[in-house]
Amino acid sequence: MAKSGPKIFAEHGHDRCVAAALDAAERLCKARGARLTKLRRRVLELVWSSHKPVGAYDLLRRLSRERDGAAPPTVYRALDFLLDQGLIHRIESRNAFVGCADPTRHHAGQFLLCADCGVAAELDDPAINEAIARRAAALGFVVEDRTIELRGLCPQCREAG
Amino acid sequence: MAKSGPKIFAEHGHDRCVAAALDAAERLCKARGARLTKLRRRVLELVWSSHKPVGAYDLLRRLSRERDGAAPPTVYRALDFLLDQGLIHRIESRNAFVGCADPTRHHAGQFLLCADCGVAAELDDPAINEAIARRAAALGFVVEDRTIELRGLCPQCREAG
DNA sequence: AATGTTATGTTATACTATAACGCATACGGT
DNA sequence: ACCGTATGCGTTATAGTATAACATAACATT
Repeated sequence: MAKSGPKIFAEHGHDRCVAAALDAAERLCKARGARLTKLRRRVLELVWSSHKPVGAYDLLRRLSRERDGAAPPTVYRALDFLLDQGLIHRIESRNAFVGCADPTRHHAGQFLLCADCGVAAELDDPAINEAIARRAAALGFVVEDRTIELRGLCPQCREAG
Repeated sequence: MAKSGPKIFAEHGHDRCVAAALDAAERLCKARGARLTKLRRRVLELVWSSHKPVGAYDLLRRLSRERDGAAPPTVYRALDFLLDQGLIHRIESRNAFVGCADPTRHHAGQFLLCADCGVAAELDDPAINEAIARRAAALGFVVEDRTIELRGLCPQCREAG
């Protein structure tokens, strides 16, 4: 999905995204012996409610409607777990979180963030990775983690706007 | 400086970095009719006190020692100005700010962030930019701004550690 | 000097994230 | 099934980051 380019920008039956993501999460956690509890599963589902990055306190507000006693640590702990498992990504420039398009392999990804509609599309472009790896290697810098966020206008919004 | 690769990792007379940065800022602002006030100049100087990104509240603490009545808006407004003028960059993954290595031309830059010593080295690698531009264009996404932050170990820390 | 504009002071508040401690629950070994 | 231990979660408090809104001051132009 990530490799063939984001289908996110186009209309799509989003229910299937959510179902697939939850399903993949179940399988991966089981295989890894990681505990995808009700709470964590629910937070993942809420993160996947759209392709727009969701803030922790947004999640908290939504969680609070269905369970009482939900507090910041409730959601941050779930998010930490999901990040550890590579099931979600953090969007630094928005202090927000978005579902990972391909959780089977841990990866940093690259994000196209539409300033208009807010959608985040995940890429993992080999050419970009390659260019970065090359440059870092030339400088003797060992890259352990990367944040690549490209803000602009998605095709739909560009045409509309 | 940015293009030839970061000399930041190596020992260097940092006073000259600061002096050069302030000097460039004076000239650029003058040429643009932008007002580099005492306060803004001082904040820029504080940001340049090292090559490590500095948080807004760090700056505030330092400012408070020399002027009273310094409050969050004091520093955030100065930072906004400096960002607008391309004199500093924001490091999203650290909620912090670092001096721009080449303020003559507005640019997003790419940052190598050492997890050990904290130094931020600025790059502007054409190959990386090219790869990104290519991919975005292929997807019909118009990139307006970018955040590229690579965390890892700088050559010095790698050898030391 | 009068006026409009831009910068700063000031107070309050919103938003984001983590520390610390105790209880509950799930899991592994017997 | 029982027990001990790991882990997850509830709860309260607090730290850290950022902005809103309005008042005053400094500056530039006339």
